Amino acid sequence: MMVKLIKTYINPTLSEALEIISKAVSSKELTIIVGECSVDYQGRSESRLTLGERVIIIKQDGAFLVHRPTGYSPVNWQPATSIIETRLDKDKLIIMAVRRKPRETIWVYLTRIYTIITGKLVDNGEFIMYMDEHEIRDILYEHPELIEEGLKIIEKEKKIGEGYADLFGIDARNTPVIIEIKRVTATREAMLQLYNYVQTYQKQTGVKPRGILVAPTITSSAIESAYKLGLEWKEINLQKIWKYRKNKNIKHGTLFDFLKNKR
Amino acid sequence: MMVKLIKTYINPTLSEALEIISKAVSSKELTIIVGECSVDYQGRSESRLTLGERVIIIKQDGAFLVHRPTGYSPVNWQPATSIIETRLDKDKLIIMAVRRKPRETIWVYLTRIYTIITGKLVDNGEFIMYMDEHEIRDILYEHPELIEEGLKIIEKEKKIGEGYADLFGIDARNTPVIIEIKRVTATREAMLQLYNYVQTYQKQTGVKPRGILVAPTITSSAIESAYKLGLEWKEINLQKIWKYRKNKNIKHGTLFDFLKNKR
DNA sequence: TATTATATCTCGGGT
DNA sequence: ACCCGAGGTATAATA
Repeated sequence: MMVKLIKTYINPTLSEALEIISKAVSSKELTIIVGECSVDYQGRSESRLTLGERVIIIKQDGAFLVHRPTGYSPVNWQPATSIIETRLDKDKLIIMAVRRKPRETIWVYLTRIYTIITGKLVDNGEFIMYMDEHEIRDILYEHPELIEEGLKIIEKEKKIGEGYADLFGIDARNTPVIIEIKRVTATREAMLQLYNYVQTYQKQTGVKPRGILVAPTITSSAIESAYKLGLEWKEINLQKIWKYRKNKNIKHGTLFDFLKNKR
Repeated sequence: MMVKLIKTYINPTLSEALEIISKAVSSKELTIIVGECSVDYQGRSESRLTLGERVIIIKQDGAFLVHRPTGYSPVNWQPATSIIETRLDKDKLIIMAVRRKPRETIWVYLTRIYTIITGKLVDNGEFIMYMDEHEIRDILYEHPELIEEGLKIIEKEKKIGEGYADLFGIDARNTPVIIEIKRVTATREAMLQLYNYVQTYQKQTGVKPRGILVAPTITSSAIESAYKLGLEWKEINLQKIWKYRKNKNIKHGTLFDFLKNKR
């Protein structure tokens, strides 16, 4: 049986680290470095980060992350890199990571290294996300009565101009209806997005459609915008929507509780 | 002299790991775990991730990240957590991380652990970002002639309705001008944002202002929108803007080169 | 490749 | 606490 090879190096010298890291990177291993460094970035913007202790992760596809000891976001990063070069310069181990498009570069100047982990991770796990906007849209497609009695949906993802309206249908009086769905609180921005569809549709067909923004909650200024732009909105209960989902065989107890507690 | 205490544990048993992790978390140390796990998430949405090898990072403020071996984004995360609980259940080490607002929970089920790193990282480094939208706005505030000859800027971040216009001024003919700035390619969305300000301003004052979208590049459908909405746009050269910056003492050689190569 | 819209967006700033 | 907008947003889908 193959033994998993995850290697750990404690307090390596910078020249030892140079060899470890360059070897790991060239064989596309995941590399984690805990140490003290400063970081420069230049590309779409430019940044400087002075000395401090951080975690650097170089992933198997070249994704590059520099994490400070707090917070969700990396302080510097590259989503993917084509070139990763390492070299020693005096008392610093320099890692340069270059992204092709857009052309961007990170330089990490390591002054001290506490730990390095290298190894090939195998992850064939399946990731499934539930209750995203797509799923809500599909449920409302099947159950338009949740938006308005008498509403008939004709099309999902209807192309209007350059964009796509979430749902398109006709109401009880045969007026076309364009529907924009948000799974989180809808802001003025969502109302403007809907307005764009309504306006483009009218321009293209000569018929003025209704525009309905559907969301669990809507900000007051979005409602104000709706009045100004001649749009409508409908607050929906996610818990109710959730009950109409197709894959009822899947257990979602806690999400249900979560939604219940919100309402 | 205080010796830096970064601890590394190799191939711990799950019960050893339980103790290591719970101790590290309770003393607010940074914790990195490399191992095999599955992950559930429930909160604003819900997800399942089946077994695979991953890197788990618990930061000193409770930020919680589960990273797969590739890609920029964590597959599961919490920006900050108030409760982190660990326990053994049969042959699994379970880490539960709860966020208060919104109420969200992650469960990590570890089946094998290769390495754990724990320790308090000290990072007082200063992070400076150059050439963000704020800096561009400030330069254009000082040099409105870069947008249009005869333009006078009256106000930065002028509140119009519930939002804020980047710049507000009057042109050579004393017509009010609302300016929206983008540091990247401006889309239809930016044009709609500007339209909202223009419309709100007109509603509030009775005076129809000009609206100018300022960006390095503008998509064709944004230009189309401009025609429809009666707005204007001005493409600006970031390299040129860059020359007007105040802190010229700072070296920015490569960004300059970057911008030069783009134009 | 460019464009569009979503995201468990995160984060900071303002009211 | 809500709201608003930027972000080196990243990412997926689509023309």
